[in-house]
Amino acid sequence: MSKPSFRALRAFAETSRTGSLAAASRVLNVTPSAISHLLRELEQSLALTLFITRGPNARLTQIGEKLAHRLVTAFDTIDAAITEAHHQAGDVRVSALSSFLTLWLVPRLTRFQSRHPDTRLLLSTGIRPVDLSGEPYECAIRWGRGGWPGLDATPLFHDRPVVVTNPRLLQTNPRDLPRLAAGTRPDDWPRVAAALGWPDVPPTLTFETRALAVQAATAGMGAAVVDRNLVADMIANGLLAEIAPNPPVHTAEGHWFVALPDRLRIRQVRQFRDWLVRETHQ
Amino acid sequence: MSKPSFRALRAFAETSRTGSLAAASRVLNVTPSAISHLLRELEQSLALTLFITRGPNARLTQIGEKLAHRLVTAFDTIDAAITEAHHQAGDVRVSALSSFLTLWLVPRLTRFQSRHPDTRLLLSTGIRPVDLSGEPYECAIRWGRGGWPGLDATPLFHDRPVVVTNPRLLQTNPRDLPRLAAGTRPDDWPRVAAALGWPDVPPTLTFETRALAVQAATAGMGAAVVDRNLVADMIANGLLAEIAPNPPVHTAEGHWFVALPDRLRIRQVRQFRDWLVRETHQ
DNA sequence: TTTGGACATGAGAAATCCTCATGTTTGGGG
DNA sequence: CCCCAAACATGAGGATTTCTCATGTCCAAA
Repeated sequence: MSKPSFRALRAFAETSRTGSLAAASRVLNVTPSAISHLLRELEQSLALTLFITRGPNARLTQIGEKLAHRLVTAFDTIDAAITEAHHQAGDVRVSALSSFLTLWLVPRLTRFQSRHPDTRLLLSTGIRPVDLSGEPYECAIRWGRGGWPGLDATPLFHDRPVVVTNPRLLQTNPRDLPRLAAGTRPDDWPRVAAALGWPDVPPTLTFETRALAVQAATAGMGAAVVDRNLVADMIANGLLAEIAPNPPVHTAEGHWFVALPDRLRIRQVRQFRDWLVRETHQ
Repeated sequence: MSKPSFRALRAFAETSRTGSLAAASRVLNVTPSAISHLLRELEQSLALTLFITRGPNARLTQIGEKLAHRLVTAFDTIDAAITEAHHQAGDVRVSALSSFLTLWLVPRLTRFQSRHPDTRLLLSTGIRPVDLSGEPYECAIRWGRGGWPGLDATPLFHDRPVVVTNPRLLQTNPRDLPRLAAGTRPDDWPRVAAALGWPDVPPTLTFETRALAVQAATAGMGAAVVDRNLVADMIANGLLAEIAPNPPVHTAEGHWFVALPDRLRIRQVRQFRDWLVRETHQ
């Protein structure tokens, strides 16, 4: 009978939209248990019966159905309002892999800003690839093979895996260098090792992301596998050295700029995409 | 850059609607400090400047203005959705003073329910009189003199203050009985004492509400002042006895049924009002 | 009947939110 | 021009709320 919490309302709306607690829990980044608690709390505080069956495959009552529908509308309005505020402010929210962000984009940011001073990039990184519809980003940098349904994708560069290390370590027999791997890319080392005819030993150290593995390599801790495009500048500056310049690894993956088609109607988003394309093609 | 919390959005919307943190804090039942924290958190997580002046009399930026407006709409939609769900369920949410609720309404509830089985009353009590517009109630029982702007008010009964106690205590000199007062009605005892020519001594015990004072009187702890209409049944049953049957107290107050005019279009609300009127007039 | 998937539940941990005490800013009266 | 009062900011710590984990229950399909 007291006022329900917004979290509970949100959980309810999402459960109705997706059709299951499990799905809603994924969207809201919590466990199904949390959703279950929230829904119970909601029924309690509204003193209304929202679900008709209480076991698996819960169905909504007529009242629940209608309420959920209106709530979904309201939450969509909120998301749209926030997105609109960012548009007004000339913001472009970008989701990208941390390796691309730290190794490639951040060093070039000042260059972008001096060219487009009225556009502000808000950069986010996360492990999981984001689903642009429903997430608070105008666009994203993705890694993969393209062909994502419903998304406008522009290729930036094709993957070119190389083995890099601190130049100091070039004397060492490359095969004996500690191997620095990224948890997100368990195939990197096996593929490269196979292509180079090196023994397939397990990595010496595993980092959370490629960016961290490269940083460790720069510090002289061993060798890392990385897309050459991301570290071209560091190699040119002598911060890193290539051990195996062109491992004959066949890869279909690459970095892409992706956005929902309707987001490309925003001038700032197109600006950013075009700038990316220009920068990646030298 | 992370997603803002709903509380923060709500605080922002309310601040914009009311024009000041202080006013918003009153609506949301928190301290101005809480609002301030929430607004800061919101600006942080949106990475947007919402306020233009940061001192007293904060003004919104253009972006903030627009965002706030849309958010207010969304929150209104949510409130409306919940209200609509209750209508569909045939619920009538009633806010009432705890004395009216416990002493008069609750004992008669089964009677209402047997007559209107498809209507469900959801009863709430609170110290502060509720502002029906914006609060989640279809109607309320208020105490006062009527004439509330924008509200449809129907008188239920006129105040008739009497002094009551446990019948066992009738032997005692009434003036010497411990006086049980209600914090919400500090004038009760002084007015009655003056009318009866009793000395005006401070109350022996003060309870949070009239209902509690009456309960204490029933338990034989002393004498309480109460509207006779509320305890007529208890007197008839011998649970309470009147000490001063008709203190010559002039009072303009009484209990009223109040509702926003548009809520009276709901059949269940009219049913409840008409039932109340019938019950109170015998 | 068994098994697996999906939800429920309770206890305790984690995160959020709120308050209190105190500091800062601003507009206006003297 | 200075000082005051009102309104907001801020930080620390505590109070709720929310979430997770471990476990239990229920249903459906094999």
